[in-house]
Amino acid sequence: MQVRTRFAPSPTGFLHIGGARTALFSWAYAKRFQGRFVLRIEDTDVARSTPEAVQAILDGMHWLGLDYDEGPFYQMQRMDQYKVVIQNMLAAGTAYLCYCSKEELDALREQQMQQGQKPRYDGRWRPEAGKVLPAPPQDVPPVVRFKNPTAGVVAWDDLVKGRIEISNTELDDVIIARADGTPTYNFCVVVDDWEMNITHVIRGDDHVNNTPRQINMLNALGAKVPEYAHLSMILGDDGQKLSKRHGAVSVMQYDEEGYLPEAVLNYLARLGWSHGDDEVFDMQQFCTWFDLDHITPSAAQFNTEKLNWLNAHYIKTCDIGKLAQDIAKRLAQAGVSDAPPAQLASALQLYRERANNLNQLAQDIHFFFTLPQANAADVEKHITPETLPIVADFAQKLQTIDWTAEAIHAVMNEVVTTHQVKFPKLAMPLRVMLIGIAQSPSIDQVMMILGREASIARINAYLS
RNA sequence: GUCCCCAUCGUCUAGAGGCCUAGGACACCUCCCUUUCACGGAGGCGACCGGGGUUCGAAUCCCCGUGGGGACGCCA
Repeated sequence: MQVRTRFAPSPTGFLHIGGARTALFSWAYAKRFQGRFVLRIEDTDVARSTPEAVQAILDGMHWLGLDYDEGPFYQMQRMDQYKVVIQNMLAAGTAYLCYCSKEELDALREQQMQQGQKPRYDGRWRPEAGKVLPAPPQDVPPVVRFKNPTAGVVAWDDLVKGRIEISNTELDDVIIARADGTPTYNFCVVVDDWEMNITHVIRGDDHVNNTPRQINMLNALGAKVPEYAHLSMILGDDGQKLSKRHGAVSVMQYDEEGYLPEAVLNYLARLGWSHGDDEVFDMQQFCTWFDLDHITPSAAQFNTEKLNWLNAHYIKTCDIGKLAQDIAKRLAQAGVSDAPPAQLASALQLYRERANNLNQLAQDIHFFFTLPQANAADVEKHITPETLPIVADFAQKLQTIDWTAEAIHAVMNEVVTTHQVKFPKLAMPLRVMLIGIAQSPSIDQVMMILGREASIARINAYLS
C-alpha cells in the first residue's frame, strides 16, 4: 500500500515554526516510503480564512523547499462532496438535525461548567428509539450533528504517543454542518482524509481530542481509519507556549533574519525527532532516515542558539554561488547594489567562516564596497603617533609589490622588523583604517581582496 | 471542573531490563592555535521529578503522588 500523507493548514495566518515542522515530517515520511504528500487548505472558516494567508503558507513551504505531490486542494471548493456525504448520513441515520440555538447551547455549557461537569451537548434533538422529539421551531435553522456511539471505547495506536483509549461516554454529538449549511472542520477532515486515501495523519498534538470523534465518523461511513501520529508542541525559547501574541513568527521571518532554509530545516528535523547522535544532515539524508518511532512524545523548547550554530555550519558549507546571490540581495537592501561579483565571492570566501547569520555576513563585508565609518574608540586606541609612521612606511612600499596576500604579508613583516615592533602595531591600525574596526580576518587577505588602490587610498586618508 | 497527554544535563536529545560510574549536540568555562575578532582543536561543568512496587538486576515495566501541557466552539 502506498503511503499518503498530508499537510492541512488553515489559512488564518502565516506558516509558523510548528506548522513548518508538521509539514516537514509529513513531507519526509512520504518521501521516505516513496509515497505521496498532499497539501490541503482547510478554509472552511470563511470568517477567518484569507487569500493572503494561503499565499503566506505557500511562500513558507516554497522557501523551505517542501514540495507537494498533490494539491493544493481547497475545502471550500469541495462543498458538493461534503453535502452529498451529509445527506447520506442523514438518510442512514448516522447524523441528525439539531434545532438548538447558540444561546441555548451557551446556557447549557455554562450551567455544566458551574456544576463541575465537562461541557457537552446533551442530545436533546438526538433521535432515539422510542424517544419523542420536540416539534422543530420555525425560527431556528438547524445544524447537523453526528450521532456518536454512546457506549464502548474508541481506541487507536498513536504512532508517537502509543495506545490511546477514550470512552464514548466522554464524547458528544459534534456539529458537522453549520446552520448555513457549510460543513465544519471535524467533518471535512474525515471526508477528505477518506477520499484522498490518506494513510498517515501526522498533525499537531492539539488534535488528539478530535481523533476519537473522527474515527467514529470514519467508522460510520465505512471508511478505513488511517494511522495517526500526534506531534507535541514546540515551546518558545523561554519555555512559554508560542502564540500570535508571544513568539510565534512566520518561517519567512527567518529568511529576513538571516537564516538559511537548510539550517531551519535541519534544526526542525532534530526538534522532537532523532537519529542516534546525528545532528547535522541534509534533507536528502533525512528522508532516508525519518521514521515515526523516534519522535519524542514530549514538548520541545525552541533553542535559537542551536539554530545559530547550524546556520553557521550551512553558511560555511553551502554553494558559494547561492550564497553570493543571497548576500547581494542583502547588500542591495543596505545600499550596495554594485558589488563586483568576483570581489564579492572572494570576500564571502574569507568571511563566511566566521559568520552565523546572513545579515551579519552582509554587514561584515559591507566595507569592501563602500567607505566604512570608523569606530572612534578603535581609532583612538590604534592610530597613534607611535603607529602612524609605521603605517606610512608600509603604505609607501605597497605601490610596487605584487598584489597577493603573501607579498603583502612579507612587506608587513619587513616593516615591522625595521621598526622593531610587534606585528599588531602595524596590523591593528591598518584594520581600523581599512575596515573601520579592529576585528577582521588576516589583514593581508583583506587587503588583497580590497584591492591596491582602495587600500592605499584608505590609508592615505589617515596620513594626510 | 472533566477528559487526554507528557516528565533524562540550562536547552535539543541517545537510551526498548544488565552494554549506564547515563552517551552526543547547543550554550557555558579552561587551555591550545593566533595578527585582533572569529573559526577550529583538546578538555571541563552538568541530568534519569518524588514515593512505592515487579525483578537477581530499573533511566527503562506497573501503581500512586507532584509538576507541566493540551482539549472541552455553528475555530481549525
